Amino acid sequence: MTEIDDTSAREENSSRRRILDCAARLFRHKGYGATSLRDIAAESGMKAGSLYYHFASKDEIVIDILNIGVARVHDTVRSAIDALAKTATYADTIRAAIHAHLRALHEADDYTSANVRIFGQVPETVRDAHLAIRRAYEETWSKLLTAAFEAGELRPTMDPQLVLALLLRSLNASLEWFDPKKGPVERIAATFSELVLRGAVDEAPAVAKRRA
Amino acid sequence: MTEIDDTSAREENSSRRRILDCAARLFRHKGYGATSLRDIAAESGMKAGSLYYHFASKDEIVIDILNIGVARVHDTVRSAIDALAKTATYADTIRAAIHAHLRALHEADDYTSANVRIFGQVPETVRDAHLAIRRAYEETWSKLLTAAFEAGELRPTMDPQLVLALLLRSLNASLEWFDPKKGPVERIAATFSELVLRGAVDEAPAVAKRRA
DNA sequence: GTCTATATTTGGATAGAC
DNA sequence: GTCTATCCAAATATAGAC
Repeated sequence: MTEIDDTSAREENSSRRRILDCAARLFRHKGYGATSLRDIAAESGMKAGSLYYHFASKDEIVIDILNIGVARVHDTVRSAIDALAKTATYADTIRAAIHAHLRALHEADDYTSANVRIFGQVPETVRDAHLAIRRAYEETWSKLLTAAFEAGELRPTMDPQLVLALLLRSLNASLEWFDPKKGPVERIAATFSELVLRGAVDEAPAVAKRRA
Repeated sequence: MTEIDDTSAREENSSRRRILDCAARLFRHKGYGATSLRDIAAESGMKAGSLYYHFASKDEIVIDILNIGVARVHDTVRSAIDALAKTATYADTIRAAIHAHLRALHEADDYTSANVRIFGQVPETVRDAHLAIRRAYEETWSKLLTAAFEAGELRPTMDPQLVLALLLRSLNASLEWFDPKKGPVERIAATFSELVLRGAVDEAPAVAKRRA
């Protein structure tokens, strides 16, 4: 019933796909609560009642969109990691993953940005139905950061799970303040990476500088 | 009409205050969409219609709560900064501000956590009415980070505004994954500070280490 | 100040014609 | 597959009694 991602659903079922596309765009820009089935139907060129031929409920539409969004980010990040040479350092890998995640979010994909936007707005039942897919993606990051930690590339004071939570949330939050029209994604990707890998401070912290 | 913060409203008007307290608690735990005026009234020990003697609309209640939440965080952070010795470094100041922000969020204050939780859920009109207060708080951070940058304490490649957006969002996002019952706020405050100030990587980045 | 009762609107969902 | 028509529930908001 509920598709895991778009690749498994091919191109058949084109009106179902059109409905999802329209709904994703509306959810992305108006949020979950402000998007009604009538809105989605109008955007799709049909009437509200007709949606029920393709979907059993609004929840089913939303869950599909949430799942597709995460699957696309997951695929993009996994491909980027796999494309690296075997000699790549953990730092290189983390950098590549950060870049890929940001690309997936910002390169005009309604599904990925709708996911981040509405995840905190949907009813708990919907979130629960979507959680497994989301956890699978976080597992990819968890493995990467844990491996880096065990290899001694992260400070011993760092908890990989904490870094994971902190990093993923702030990457997602970039949707709220970064406008790709005003600069390339590469720019914030580089800043994110530098910040996470080396921090924002220029010098050794032992050198104390007075305020103002 | 709409109060800026709680201090200006004193203790008078105790039922208005009780309504706000109950609403903040409900918004914090159930979110904006799932909290009705009936819920708020029931929690406050009255009927839905009676709320309109104290408030003109649901929006007015929500805006008050959003404003109070930010004002409390702002006060906490400003106090923490002011309490530092004049010899404090920028790094010290940033650390203190991070700690204060996290304390304000996690120490059982329904207003501050409701703010973070529902800000992305409220109608645009409500967000707009609240924006000025929020911007005033961000200005405090902006001044701090810009000063640190101009003093040469941040890497030249760092954009203070970008660090600001990134840092504040991830501090707020900690509400979604950190449970103060399982560990002191100090712990994540230290990790956040270390991450932002020095990064997560243990060694100089020039030393390349192979993966797996 | 708070109540009861109700107006009004909106949105998810269903039934049956075509 | 899509339409029209409609049901039903929930929520904001108002009016007037007490």
